[in-house]
Amino acid sequence: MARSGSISYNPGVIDKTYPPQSVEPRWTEAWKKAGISRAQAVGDPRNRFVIVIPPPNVTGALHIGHALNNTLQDLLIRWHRLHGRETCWVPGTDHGGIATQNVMEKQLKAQGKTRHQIGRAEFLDLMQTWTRDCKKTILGQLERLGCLLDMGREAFTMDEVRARSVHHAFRRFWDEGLIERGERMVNWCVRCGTALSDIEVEYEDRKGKLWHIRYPVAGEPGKFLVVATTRPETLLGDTSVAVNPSDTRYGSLIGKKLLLPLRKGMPNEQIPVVADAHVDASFGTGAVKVTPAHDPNDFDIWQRHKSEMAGPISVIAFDGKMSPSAGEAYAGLSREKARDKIVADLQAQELLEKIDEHPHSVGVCYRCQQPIEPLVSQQWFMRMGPLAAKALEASEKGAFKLHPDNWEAPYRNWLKNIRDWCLSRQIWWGHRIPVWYCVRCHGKNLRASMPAAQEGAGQDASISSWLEQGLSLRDIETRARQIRVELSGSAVRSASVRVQAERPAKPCPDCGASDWLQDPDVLDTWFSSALWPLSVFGWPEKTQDFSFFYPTNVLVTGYEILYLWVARMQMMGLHFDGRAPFSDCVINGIVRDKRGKKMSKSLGNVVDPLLLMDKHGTDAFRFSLVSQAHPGRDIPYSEDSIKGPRNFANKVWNSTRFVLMNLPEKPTVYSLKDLDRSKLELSDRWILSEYESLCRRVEEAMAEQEFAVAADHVYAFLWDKFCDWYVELAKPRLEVMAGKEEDTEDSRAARTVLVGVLGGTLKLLHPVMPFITEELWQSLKPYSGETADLLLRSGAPKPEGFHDPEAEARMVFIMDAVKALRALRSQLNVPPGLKIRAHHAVQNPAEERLLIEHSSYLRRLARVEELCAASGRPAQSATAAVGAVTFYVPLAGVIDLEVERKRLVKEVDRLSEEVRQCEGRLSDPVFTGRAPESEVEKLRLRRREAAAEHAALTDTLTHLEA
RNA sequence: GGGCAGUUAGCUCAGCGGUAGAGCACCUCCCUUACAAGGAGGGGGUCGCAGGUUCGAACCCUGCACUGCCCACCA
Repeated sequence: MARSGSISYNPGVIDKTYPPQSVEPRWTEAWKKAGISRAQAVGDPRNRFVIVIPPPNVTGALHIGHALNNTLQDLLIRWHRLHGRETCWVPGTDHGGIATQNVMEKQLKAQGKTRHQIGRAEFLDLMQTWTRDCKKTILGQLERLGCLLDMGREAFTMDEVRARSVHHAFRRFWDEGLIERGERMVNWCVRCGTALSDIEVEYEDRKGKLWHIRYPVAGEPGKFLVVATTRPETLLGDTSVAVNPSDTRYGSLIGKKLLLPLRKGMPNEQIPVVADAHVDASFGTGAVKVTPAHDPNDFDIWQRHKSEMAGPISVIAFDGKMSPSAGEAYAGLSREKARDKIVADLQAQELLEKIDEHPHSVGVCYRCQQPIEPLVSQQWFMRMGPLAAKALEASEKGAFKLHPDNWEAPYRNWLKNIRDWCLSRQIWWGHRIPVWYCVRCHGKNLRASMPAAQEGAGQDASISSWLEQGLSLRDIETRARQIRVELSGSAVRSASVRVQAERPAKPCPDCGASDWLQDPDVLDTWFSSALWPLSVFGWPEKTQDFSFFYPTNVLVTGYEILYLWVARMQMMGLHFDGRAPFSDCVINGIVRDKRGKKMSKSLGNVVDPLLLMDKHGTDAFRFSLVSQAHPGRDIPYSEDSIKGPRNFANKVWNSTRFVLMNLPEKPTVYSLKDLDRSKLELSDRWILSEYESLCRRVEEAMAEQEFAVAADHVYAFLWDKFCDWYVELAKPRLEVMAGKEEDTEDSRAARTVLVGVLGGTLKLLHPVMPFITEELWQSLKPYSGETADLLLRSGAPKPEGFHDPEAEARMVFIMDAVKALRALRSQLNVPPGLKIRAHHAVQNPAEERLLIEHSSYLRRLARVEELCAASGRPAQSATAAVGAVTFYVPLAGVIDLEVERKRLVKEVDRLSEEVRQCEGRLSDPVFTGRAPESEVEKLRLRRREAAAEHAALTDTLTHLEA
């Protein structure tokens, strides 16, 4: 094969097997050089096709799920570019918030360090370096996959342009009153040390227990109220026990006080019994301990009964250990140890009535899988209702569609029940919240909390005291572990709090000081992701890119981030721009391992896509993914599934090799456009007809996002029709050309069809297998008459006027005859080299003519030496029947009559069953009366053919036995 | 608790109202001048279970059973 990348080509030296390793890098290079992936923001915007990549987190190398996701996008991009559209696929990566920070923390831990030890500034430096390397790896992998990403438009969720988008959005939401700060119950990940939004909590069913604990009634010794709980460690923070108001068992206790166990001599020693309709009397004992600081439901109960009970008492701290409020006996213990101790202590006091097994779902962090602790804390929140309403409207009026559409209902349902979004994260890696506090006004409320376990001394240090010690703000920020900002109510909107990206230049309007400290929290990584389709084009700047490429067309992603990401992009896009950021979302499934398990590093079942590409070629790998990519369905992936596609690549390679070997050395154009249709024979007309319907079917499948179906159509056409039949029938027409320069009319027709159909099929296959198809299409160029420099610039195949049902029907007849004769040969063990004679007995003159006209086909495909009309049954012959045609094949000396007899008996049995079935249905007047005539006619034909075959074979069988 | 998928050949999955299909695996034969990563032939399925609609059901409807996923304030 030509290694230079030029199109000069010597048909004689093409490799016998497809060598992906030498082909792929050349085209990666050529595509890059030609700028095929570069999009111009000019022209008719209706003729553009735009995708923004779901930016992979910079957490490491890409996995097979990314390979699937990006292959599908590349497939779409290539398909639309082939159709002449201005395609733009924006590449990029996501800083990845907690996930990425965790990766770095793990690396530090391996060196025996923590991020707190090295400080915020140094930590962020490390993150930047890591990110740079990671981006390079990721983009390199995508290029290796063949992805036509517009690299000039690469974006990162935390680069300068995207930061401007984030700040602008935050400010707009703030001005619109959608963003607020407040103290609420949030999901706290103790391990990651941060709050999470509701949808970042995953629920796992875990084995648990239900502890039944006796709460003594105050002043009535010996009397208890028994509550059932799954979390005894929160008992010390109970501020009431709730029962259902209509629960007759407890009516008399409502309003009375209980003695909170293990709380003797401490604040909140006595707690009231309150009545709340939300309590399910049938669960447990019907009495619920209420811990407003550590359970969202209990928090709500407190909200409803503020006058009757004490507020939240936080007994579990942000580090997951019991706080001083839990009392000396428990403070400092981990949640787990505290539980054990509390249960033991209750037991010792005979306050534990019983323990039941109780499986229940536990919320865990989606990044580290550790149980979530519901805690009350000050966080930034965003009101989502107004945005969700717009997204819902867009969905309902069809401005935004999900594929497959069974995701529509859950999507809308989620929007309808949207909750406020907790935006702030107590980590370092992310967009710093663009809010500044005047230190003089708020210093006492800006506290650097030192988790006891890390620092030894568990005292909080206020920023103002550090300032008094002469520490600079920068030092303070570096030194602080977690600065907690405790502001409430109107203070948040006072002049001493500025919402802006840069440090305020002017002094505080309230006090005149100029010491501003930025909010230490960062934004949820999904906040910048939500702006992605806007920010990649420079929004809010009115860039040329934005006006031309926004809104985009399709988003391809997995259902696991439908709410986390897709819905939020819709909401943001609709809110800021009024248009849906993309009109369609194609949902790909999750790639699992062969047993259907999710791939994960800890399970050790991850498959490295690069390894597969190295081993079997990128095209085969892509095909194996696409062929299993039915919308929304998960893919159990095993390396075995790449073998078929690998073989297919080789088949494609060799079919082109065959065609090239049979073309003249001198470049000569064989174009379907110049085809003289009067010179076509049956096989030509048949394959052209099939080719036209292939193109149509692939177009349809692509329009329906049925990529696997499209790939399957090309596969089946190329292999089962083009190679198995058409090429075989073209061989004799080309063999006669050996050594001759000038074409005959017939060889010209054959070569034209071969070059035209193969060339077009390569184009259809290109989006799935870009490398091999480019290589082969280029090698055909001296003959195809194509002038474009690259396949993608050559236009989609549009065969017209080849549809020919008659040719298809005739060809099917010939193929059936060939198959019958082949089966006969094989089953009678006729040596493959042995040519046979076939005598045919035909009732229908048209069929006879067809056979005679195409006897060369039978000769070639069934290795029939001579085909002649039968005059009776030759002795020592085998019989094959195809509809109304019977073949007798004399096989004196070769045939084993016993084998033939058995073969015929089997066939006859099959046919009589067939005839019986047909007749059964045809004799049913209800069927013939009600079924459509076409169906009845089909069945009659079936019966006729089966009966004819049956008669022919039975006849032979009787003679054989006689 | 609510919802959505899936259940078809040994394996992975198409088909979704008119004779049960593909790939891989298996058996037989063949290195026939494109391809042994190939060719020809073959075996293998009461289409999860039970009802119903229909002339006709793998396909539509209703239950049920498993499996997976999503949602939900099940102490």
